[in-house]
Amino acid sequence: MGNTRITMTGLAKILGVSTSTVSRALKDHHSIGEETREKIKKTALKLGYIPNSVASNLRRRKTNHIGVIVPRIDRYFHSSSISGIEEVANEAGYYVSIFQTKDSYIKEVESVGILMSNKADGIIACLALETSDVQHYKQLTNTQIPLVLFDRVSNDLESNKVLINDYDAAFKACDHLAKTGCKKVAHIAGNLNSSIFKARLEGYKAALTKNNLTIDEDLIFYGNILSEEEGRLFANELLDMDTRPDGIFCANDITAVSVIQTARERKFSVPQDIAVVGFSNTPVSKIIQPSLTTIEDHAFEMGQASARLLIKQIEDKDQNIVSETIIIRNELIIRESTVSLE
Amino acid sequence: MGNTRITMTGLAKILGVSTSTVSRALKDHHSIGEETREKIKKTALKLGYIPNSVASNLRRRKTNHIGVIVPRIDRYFHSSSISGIEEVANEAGYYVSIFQTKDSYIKEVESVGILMSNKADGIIACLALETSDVQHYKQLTNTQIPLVLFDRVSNDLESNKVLINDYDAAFKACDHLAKTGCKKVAHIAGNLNSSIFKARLEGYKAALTKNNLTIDEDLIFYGNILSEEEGRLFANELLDMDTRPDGIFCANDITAVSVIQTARERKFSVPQDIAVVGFSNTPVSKIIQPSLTTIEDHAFEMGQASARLLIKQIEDKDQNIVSETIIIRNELIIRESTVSLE
DNA sequence: AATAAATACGCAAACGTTTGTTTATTAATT
DNA sequence: AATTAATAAACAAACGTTTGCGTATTTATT
Repeated sequence: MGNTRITMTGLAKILGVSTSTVSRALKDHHSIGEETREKIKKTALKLGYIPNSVASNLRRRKTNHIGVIVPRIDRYFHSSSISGIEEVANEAGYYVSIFQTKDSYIKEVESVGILMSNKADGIIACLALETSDVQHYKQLTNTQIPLVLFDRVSNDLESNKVLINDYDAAFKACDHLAKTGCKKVAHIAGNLNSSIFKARLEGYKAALTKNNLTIDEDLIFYGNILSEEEGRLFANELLDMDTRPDGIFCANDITAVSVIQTARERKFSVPQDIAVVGFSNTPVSKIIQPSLTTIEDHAFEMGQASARLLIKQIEDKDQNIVSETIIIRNELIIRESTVSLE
Repeated sequence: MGNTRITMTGLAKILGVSTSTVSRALKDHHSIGEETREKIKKTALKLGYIPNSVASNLRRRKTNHIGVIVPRIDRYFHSSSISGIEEVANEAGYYVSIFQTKDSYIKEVESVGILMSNKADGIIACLALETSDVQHYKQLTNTQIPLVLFDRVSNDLESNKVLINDYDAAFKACDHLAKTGCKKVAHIAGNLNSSIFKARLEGYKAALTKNNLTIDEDLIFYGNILSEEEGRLFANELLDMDTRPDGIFCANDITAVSVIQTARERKFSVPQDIAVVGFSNTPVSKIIQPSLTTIEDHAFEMGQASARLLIKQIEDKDQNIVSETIIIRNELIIRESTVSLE
């Protein structure tokens, strides 16, 4: 029936008041008398008035909209962090839109463009693997749109950042391998274009050095998207080596799980023949047998912290703070893939 | 520097043309001459003009925005379907915003409200467990906002629907258990307020009946959110029974995995002592030992189909179709948790 | 050479709010 | 009783586009 919705102006006409009065009444502005205010609210309700945020956003120059850009939302790390972002954002009266880049630079650039056009109040992003030029994010600075980079950040960008100390985490992981007796520790590295994988590689090297183990380039496998297939591929290469490594630190859980599975299929035992450490503490790491020693990186909390930081920047009146970097804690979770149970 | 962005009107002033000419030139309207069009485009680029979609949306009465409402985005089924939605939507020029209800009715109502205010062009939703009254979705019909319900739908709502045949899937699962020799088949059911869990329960019952097995109410465990904890709880109850069941159909993978783990810890063997079937084919189902027999429900494809259906309805000029229901295929994936390997 | 058609652009209203400034009315102050 | 202050509401501009319609100029038609 009521094909076209009622607007403030419509309400005003019906009630014989001005549009501004309706507007103010609905948001309890003090300058509207008790009686008119109630009358306006009542008929607004009765006629099913729905505020038009698009119009309001245009006028207020604020959308209460936060854009989130992540590589792939069906990876546990990202869906968890989005969950954290969403929770904090909603609490503060913002809604969240999602863009996945699938690690493509061009999709990332497009996403930023859409968010700028749509006047997002702020953006939270985790860089695509392909991304090395960050010019598209620099535009945001001119446009006054606050930006928080999380997890995969860029050094070329003076933006807010939320991350863990990947170097430390990797160091802990590899130190643990050495401590449990590994003499020949391999590493499946991620795309080194990305800050986190570079740091994890450095942490790996530092831990080896500290434990007087030699860094052997042949033991470092340079991956890209760190998929199951990549893990399987590297695992086979590794298991075929003349002098097999007795430990491996994988830059994510997915490849770590692949390694365990491949080893198992080929009748090697984990951790006796080879100890395995992953990264991120995804659900599978608890389930796989042997359960996977890994780094808990608190994705959900990273999301929460990112959202809180962004919203603070959005709402900060006096823009004294140019940028802020928050480091989230991380822990090594020791499970069966590195220490044998008796 | 350029503290405030350049607008179409600004461009028009600079170039000595009218705003309408700028607007038309930028979208290659035929009525603008080659020369002026190029000139306008060039300076727009030079001055870093960014279109204001908010203004455009207001004027066009279209936002190119699709709202998605799901229980929890960090559950694999949902993140996968969102991924499918996002892919199709982006392809068609829409962006996607996400709301998670955490299965709360009130959060669902709020989300719909926000999306209505924000003039989303359409909504894709998977009902919260708590939801039984769907009045908030009925509003959408009046408002002309197309709606697609996926997976968890409602019979009280004549809306577009994308789902699998949960009854059939459950039937297949339980029929398989019977065929492999189970005589006493239990079921962990989900919240029966939800269409899918009701259908899965019915499918379970039908399969038992067909195989001349008695339906024993004591063997049906009524869960709610089907978390790991719930699974563990039911698993213990079940394993403590005097005459233990020899098979169980779980309404999701999470509880199925819990059952397998609990059984394993208590030194029961799967599938010899008890066979287990899950639902959704989440990543863990392949990883756990024994690997889990489960139903592949094609979450990603459900998302894609939902988005395609929604966009069709949004863009359909002649609104002949009131609503459409799409059934997505499903398969039983047989793994080690129901058939022992020799 | 007069008329019709095509081309290229401007005018101005509209989308639905928000908000600074006025105005009218009533109450409080000297 | 005159002035000031407080209260309540209206006016009107603005946010940045889009779009129907009108107009001036050029080209094609009889």
